[in-house]
Amino acid sequence: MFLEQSGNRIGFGEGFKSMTINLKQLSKLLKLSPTTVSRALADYPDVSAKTRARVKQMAIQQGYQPNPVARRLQKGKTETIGIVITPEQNYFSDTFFIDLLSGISNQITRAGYELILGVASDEEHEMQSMRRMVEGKRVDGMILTLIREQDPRVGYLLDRDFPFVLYGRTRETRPYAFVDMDGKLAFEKACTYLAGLGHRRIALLNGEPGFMFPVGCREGYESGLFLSGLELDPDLIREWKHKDPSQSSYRWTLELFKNDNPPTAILFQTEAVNCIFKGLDELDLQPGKDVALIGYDDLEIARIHRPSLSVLRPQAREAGQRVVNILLEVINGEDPGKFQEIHQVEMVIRETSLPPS
Amino acid sequence: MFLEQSGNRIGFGEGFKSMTINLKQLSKLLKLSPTTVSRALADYPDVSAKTRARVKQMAIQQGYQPNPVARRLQKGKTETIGIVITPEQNYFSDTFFIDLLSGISNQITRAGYELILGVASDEEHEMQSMRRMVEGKRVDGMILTLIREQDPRVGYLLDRDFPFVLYGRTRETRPYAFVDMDGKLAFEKACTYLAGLGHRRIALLNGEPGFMFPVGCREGYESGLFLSGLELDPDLIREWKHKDPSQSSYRWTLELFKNDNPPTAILFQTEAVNCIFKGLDELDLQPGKDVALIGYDDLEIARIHRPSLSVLRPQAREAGQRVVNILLEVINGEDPGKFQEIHQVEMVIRETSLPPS
DNA sequence: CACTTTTCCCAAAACGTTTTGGAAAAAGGA
DNA sequence: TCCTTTTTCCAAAACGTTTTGGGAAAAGTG
Repeated sequence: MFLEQSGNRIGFGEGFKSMTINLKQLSKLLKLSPTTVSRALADYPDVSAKTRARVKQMAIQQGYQPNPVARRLQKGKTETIGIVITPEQNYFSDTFFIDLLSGISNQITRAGYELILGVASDEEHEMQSMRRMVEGKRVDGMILTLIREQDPRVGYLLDRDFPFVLYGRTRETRPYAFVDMDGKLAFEKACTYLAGLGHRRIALLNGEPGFMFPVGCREGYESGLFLSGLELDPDLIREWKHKDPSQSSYRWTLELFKNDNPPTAILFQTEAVNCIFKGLDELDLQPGKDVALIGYDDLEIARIHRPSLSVLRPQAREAGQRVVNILLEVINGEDPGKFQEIHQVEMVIRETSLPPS
Repeated sequence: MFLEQSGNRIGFGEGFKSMTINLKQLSKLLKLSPTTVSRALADYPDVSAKTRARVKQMAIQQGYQPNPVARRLQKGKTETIGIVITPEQNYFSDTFFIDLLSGISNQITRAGYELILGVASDEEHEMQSMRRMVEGKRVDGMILTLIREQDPRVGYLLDRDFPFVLYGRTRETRPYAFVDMDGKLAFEKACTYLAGLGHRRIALLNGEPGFMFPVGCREGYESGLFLSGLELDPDLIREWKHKDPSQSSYRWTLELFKNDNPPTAILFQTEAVNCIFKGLDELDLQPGKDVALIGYDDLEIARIHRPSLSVLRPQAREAGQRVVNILLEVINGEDPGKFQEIHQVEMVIRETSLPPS
């Protein structure tokens, strides 16, 4: 009778699979009811300190872990949150997204939740993957990234009152929860910094139109120019396509300098740095020396390149953690409108932000 | 009585949350038992064609989807498979891993399963994250990537007879399931190809020691040299650190050409291409012209660079799909030893694999 | 001591499926 | 017609938890 429940955690080599013990077996072992054992483990006050200790000790000794599936059914929660990524958008181009994901994952684990991942090839499959999670009752909440100006995902989730948090923002009047980086202030700071160094012709190689983030970048850029008493020259602003960097940032760089009055500094997203370097190289311009550069995102290439790249550094990991904490509150019934966070972006001055020569 | 079950899918704006109907309600609507409805939907032969059709139609009309949590509890399966990634290893450096993940995710979805993701900062947390999934009964199987020569994860899973599939291989005598790329043959082909062009000094910038993949690369390189009647020169072989590309590939490149008898061609992992380009640039050597280059992995940079980079192209997406299909079979009780696949790697000749000048 | 309150425990129900083990009805066979 | 077989359905059990709603024993109160 004892033997059948031994669940020996010391002896290796056999009986490993049978190591899983459930609540009923554990309670039998303790000569208590499953109710009491469950409540003891959950620290309910209506179980005496003595038996609570006894239960916990035995649970550890037997390696008992409540079956999450059973708990989820009873609690009516999936204890799971979902995220859908799209490879088309150069999502994983570098450490930024994995940092975000790392923050998200760790916080989710800490809460005892699970993160399920969908990979969608395009916008349509992205929506489809999300609907499967939401309508299939597979998640309690969604995390959205890479937000577009008009983002159907947000309307969809708001319509059915389903918990979600954006990393980013969109154009939507109804209140919703988000964690966003202050791209506007970041670009404004970078712009005024360069102007302070004496730069008068500052170019902006902005992100892909349609997404929300470049909107803020542009606002910050314009306000930075204004604060520095510089004129806005539309010729110095370009937009590049995520999907096709060779056709965009590289050529745009070349074009920028065909200008009669070329820029002495460029603001851009670090992701495009290789293409910009390549363009500059072809023009026999030295990055940092002939043209000041500040990128958004502190990717590895920014640190290892010589000269090293000055950057705007969003704290992706911290943002990811906040996203999860907020989502858990929203799932818990809190008003999403209360959670609208804008995180500041640090500026890291390295070797490519010198005064104009 | 009809009204309370209306679950209107046409009218928007209200009642969206209550759209979820369960088996009992559906069966009541149909004036059938839950048993029959369940079996009708599962195409059991003991329900008449007529009622089966009626049930299915009503299920669609009402938007019924069985609650996955309840099904999992009853079936004793989590319908979930796990994967743990580590940001430390430049995992997401480019499209390769997302391709693999895409293949994995799509196939998992097709099977009605879920993919849960762990992000671990180091080897210890990687193991911890996996144990949580396995011992916490959160998954039915594991997918392992970035396999080390001695990989404790494999022993752990074999010890408890837990289903898993490797993307890659390890040194382990017990049989296990894997899908691996034939890095050996790939490097052999690349090597003989270069030798066929007339190259006599071919260098290998190999991946980080400790991992299994570089072992095959080196074997293929050596066998390629042998088949081409070339001598192995240890001075032409370098190993680089994943975590610290600036300290490795870049410097190694410089060092390689300090040699009295420098190489005219380099084999390497495409991930390191930026550092190699940088080294060559510093040495005033033109990639493709002065030095032939063939990289492993067809990353975006390989395609967009001018001159474009010749590469060895593993079909990551297809491999990911195979990994899942195999894992599902193993979960289903099939013998893992039956599933040991080695996939061939395509060679894509572009502009950096010319004869020596 | 008799009564109330507190402490500690538990049986039963519930979560939403699928599976088991029939049973009633219909069809077929003599 | 009577018996057997097939067809079609269903009630009850099971999966492993947590929660509900007590209830018995112990402790406190007058």
